[in-house]
Amino acid sequence: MKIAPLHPWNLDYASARRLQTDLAAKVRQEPFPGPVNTVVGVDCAFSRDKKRIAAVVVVLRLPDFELIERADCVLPVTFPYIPGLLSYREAPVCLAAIEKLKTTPDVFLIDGQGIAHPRRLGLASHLGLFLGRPTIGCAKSRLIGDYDDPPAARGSSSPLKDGEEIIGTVLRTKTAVKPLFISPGHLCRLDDALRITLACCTRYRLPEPARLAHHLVTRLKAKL
DNA sequence: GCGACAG
DNA sequence: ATCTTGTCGC
Repeated sequence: MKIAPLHPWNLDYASARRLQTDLAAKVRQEPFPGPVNTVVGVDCAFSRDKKRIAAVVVVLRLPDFELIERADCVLPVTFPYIPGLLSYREAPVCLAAIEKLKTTPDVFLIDGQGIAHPRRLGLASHLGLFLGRPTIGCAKSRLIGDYDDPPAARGSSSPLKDGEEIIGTVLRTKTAVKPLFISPGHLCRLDDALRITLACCTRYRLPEPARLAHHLVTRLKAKL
């Protein structure tokens, strides 16, 4: 799919933060245009010497989770890991891999935060602006926000709040297992994000697209 | 100064 | 993210 380059990625930290604040104003939370037939999973891994980063993207069809298409890309690492600036480290490879897809998926499940971010522009939201397609942030841990531990049953949840503002949901995707932190990326609302994420979780903590992408990128990493 | 901190 | 053995539990 075609991706219009919104801006360069090689910025200094101060510029990177300012850009996030500017871009966050463009993020929109809207109800889904139509049905969700295809869901994407993306995951990254690093070479052993930590000099290269790899990304794998998979497109699964619902409701049977059949693999429709996959693509990958490997690039040199150009930005350090800094909490709050993850996009500048991982977005470039993700976009390069996604750009190789022939199909245009209905929604993207991203391993990271959506608007549950200090400046409301986590990796999922940032990627969403480049893709112009709905994205959902599915993080395995918290970046910001306060919450109460949700009940142990699968499907239980509790709001993730930054002061009085609800920025996401802490969702139990598997009974008695550590929850996931869900937040809207772009062109998606929290209720739809929850519904779609849960629909992709079968018997494991992570959504199927994310699990498959993680499995494949780990296999790719071994060959670097 | 101290603690927190997506992947 | 990455390193890394055994171990507890369904």
